[in-house]
Amino acid sequence: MTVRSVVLDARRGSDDDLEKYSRDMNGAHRLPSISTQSRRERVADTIRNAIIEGSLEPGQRLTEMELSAQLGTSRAPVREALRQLELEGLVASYPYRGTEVLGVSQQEIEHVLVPVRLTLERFAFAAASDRIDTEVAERLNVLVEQMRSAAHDPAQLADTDIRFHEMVMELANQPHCLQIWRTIQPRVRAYFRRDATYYEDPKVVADQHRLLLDALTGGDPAALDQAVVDHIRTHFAEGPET
Amino acid sequence: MTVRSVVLDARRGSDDDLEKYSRDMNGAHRLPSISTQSRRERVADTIRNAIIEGSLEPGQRLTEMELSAQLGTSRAPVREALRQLELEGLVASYPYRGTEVLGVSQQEIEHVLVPVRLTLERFAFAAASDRIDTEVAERLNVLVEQMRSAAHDPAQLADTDIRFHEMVMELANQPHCLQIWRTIQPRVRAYFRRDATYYEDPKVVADQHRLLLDALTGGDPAALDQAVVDHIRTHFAEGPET
DNA sequence: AGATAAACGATTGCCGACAATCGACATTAG
DNA sequence: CTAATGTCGATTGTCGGCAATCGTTTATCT
Repeated sequence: MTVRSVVLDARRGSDDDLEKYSRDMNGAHRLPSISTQSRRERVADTIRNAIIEGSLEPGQRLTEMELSAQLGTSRAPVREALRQLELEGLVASYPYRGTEVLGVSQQEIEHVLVPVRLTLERFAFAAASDRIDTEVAERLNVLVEQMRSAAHDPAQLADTDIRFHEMVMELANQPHCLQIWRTIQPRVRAYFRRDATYYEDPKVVADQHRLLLDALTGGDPAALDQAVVDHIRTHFAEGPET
Repeated sequence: MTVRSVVLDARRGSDDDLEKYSRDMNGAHRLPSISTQSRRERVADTIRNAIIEGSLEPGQRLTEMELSAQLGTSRAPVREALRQLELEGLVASYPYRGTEVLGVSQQEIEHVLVPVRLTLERFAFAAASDRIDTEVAERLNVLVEQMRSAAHDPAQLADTDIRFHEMVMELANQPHCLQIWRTIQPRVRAYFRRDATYYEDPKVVADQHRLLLDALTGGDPAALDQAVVDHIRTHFAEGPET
C-alpha cells in the first residue's frame, strides 16, 4: 500500500516568521511566542516544504489518510491544506482518486512565473520606497548580512532571500500584490532550489540585495525600478522581450 | 442576528461552464449533463458570482453557518469554498472571527492585476497559436458572434469575453499559466463588471476579439503579440511603462 | 473466448458534534 | 475612576463516521 514512506519534516518552518511581533514596548524580556498557527497552516507548510526541498517529487501520489496519519491529525486540516496547495499550483487533485505532486516546466518558469513575479516586485518596491523607515531598513539590512554569512547552506540562503522580498511586499501594503506573490513564490522557490546555480555564492546574492536595499532607500524611483528589473532578470536573462 | 439577508443566487451559475465537455465523439446528442460538480465548487461559484455581480459588497461580513444555512449544506463545503475564494483574493478571513468580502483598489487593478494578466495572455496566445485547429477556431468564432449580438446585456457580454480568453488559455495547454489566470480573473471581472464603460458597446468588444482571433490564426507571432498587448491595454492605456 | 455486468477496494465528499479561540462586556480590586 | 481579570456569545478549528464515486477486478452470459 504505502509504496514509499514519505518523509515529512514537521518542524516549524521558522518561528522567525513571527519576529515581526518581537518588538517589545517596555523593554522587558519577551517569552518565545508559542505557535499561533492553525493545524491547517502547519500541515500546508510541512507539505509545501517537502515539495520545495524535493523530498516529495513531481508525480508522487498523496492521499489524505496517509498524510493525516503521518502528521497525527484528522483529515480535515489535511484536506484544506491540499486545497490550498492546489491553488498554489504545487499539487493537482482528482475527485475521488487522489492528489499528485506537480512539477513546473522550465518554459513556464521562464515565460510565466518569473515575468509575473517581475511585475509584482516592480510595483511592490515602488510602493515600499514611499513607506520605508529606518527601522524596517535595518531589519532588511540584517537579512542581507545573514545572506552573506550563509556559506554553504543554499537552503537557508534561499529562505533568507524569500524573507527579504516578502518583507518588502508586506511593507508595500498592497494586499492583492502580496496575495498573488504568495501563490507563485513557492513554485519559483521549488524550481530554484533544485536547479540553482544562482545560490552557489552567498556573496553575490548578498551584494545583489545590498543594491536593492540601497535603491529602496535612495529616493530615485527610476533607479529603483531598474535595480529590481536587473535583480529578477539575473535568474533568467531571457525575460519576455517587452 | 442576520442583519441583512444576503441574496445568494444558487441557480447554477452557468451550465455552459461544462460545455468544454460537450464535444461529442460520435455525433450523438448529448443529454443535459447533470451537475458533475462537487458541492464545494457550486458553493464557491455561487458566492463568487454574488461578489462579481455586486450583490455582495466589499466589507460585507460572511459566516460559515449563515452561508451553509442559506445554501442548504453543511459547513464543510462552505469552508473549503471560502478558503478557495481567499486564495482568489475575493475575501479575507480572520481566525475565529469570520470572513469579509474584499474590494480591489484601482491602483492594484492598474499596476498589478492588468499587467499580470497581460503577461499571462501574451504567453498563452503565443502557445495557443501553435496548437489551434479549425474546430477550435470555429468555436472561438461563435463566441465572437455571441458578443456582437449581446446588445444591452453587459453581464453576458463580460461572461462571453471571459470564456473567449479562457478557451485560449486552455488551448495553450500551460497548466500554471491557466491556474494563475483563474486566480486573478475573478478580481478583474469583479472590477470591470462594476465600473465598465468598456462593455457599453458590444460591437467594439466583438471587433476587438475578431482581431485577436484573426491574429491567432494568422501565423505571424509578432503581430499576434502586438494584438494581445493592444487588446489588454484597451482597459488601461496606462500599463506599467515597460 | 469475448463482451457485458456486477462486486470490490481505495479514496474523497459531506455531515453533525464538540473543542478552542476571539472580542466585547461585566466585574472586581485598588 | 482605572486597570486588571473573569465571563459570555459568536465563530471558526478539528474530529470521527458514513455516503458517493472512481478504477479495477471478478463473475456471468452468450
